[in-house]
Amino acid sequence: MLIGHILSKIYMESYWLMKSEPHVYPWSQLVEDGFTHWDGVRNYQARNIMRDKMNIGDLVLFYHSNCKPPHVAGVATVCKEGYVDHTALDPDSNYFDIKATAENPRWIMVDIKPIIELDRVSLPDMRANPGLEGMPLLMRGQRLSVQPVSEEHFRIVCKMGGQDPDSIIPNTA
DNA sequence: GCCAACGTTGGC
DNA sequence: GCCAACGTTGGC
Repeated sequence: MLIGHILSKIYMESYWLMKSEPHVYPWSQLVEDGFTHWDGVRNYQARNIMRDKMNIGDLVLFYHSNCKPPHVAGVATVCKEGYVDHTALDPDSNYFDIKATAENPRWIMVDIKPIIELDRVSLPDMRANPGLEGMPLLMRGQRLSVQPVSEEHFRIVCKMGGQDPDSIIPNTA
């Protein structure tokens, strides 16, 4: 019983939401690529989540921001844990950071890969769903590009997107 | 395109 | 370490 409890903690998934502007990197591109480096995050809170909290197997709501309407487009999973975002060191990159050095690279990224596409779950629909009350995405002034999602909210969004969460969340029983 | 909210920068 | 100025995000 105790062992089972411990194992269930170790293998417990966490849930996240990651924002991407579709004209920069859409869900369809992730599907085409098979996986991607989540580079270019230049916010410390978001970086700290990727560096300290994200584990392989965590599930990610892939969110399209800055489009009409903004929406969750699919579910991805973390397939490589935090490592140096080399674009910060590349003067030719849009994401170059003059303060980043090889010794102190400053910025971190993870890799994600697509799991399943959702029927678009729009921001207005999410706002209208009482089950999603308290979801960080829906809070006033929330701009974090990598943010936590509760399992309950994750399940609701999957259902809104036409998918059974139990077929997405690995069975850890 | 507007602008509220938020993060960062840098002078003091 | 305060805080004003500035830049960015991202919904609307």
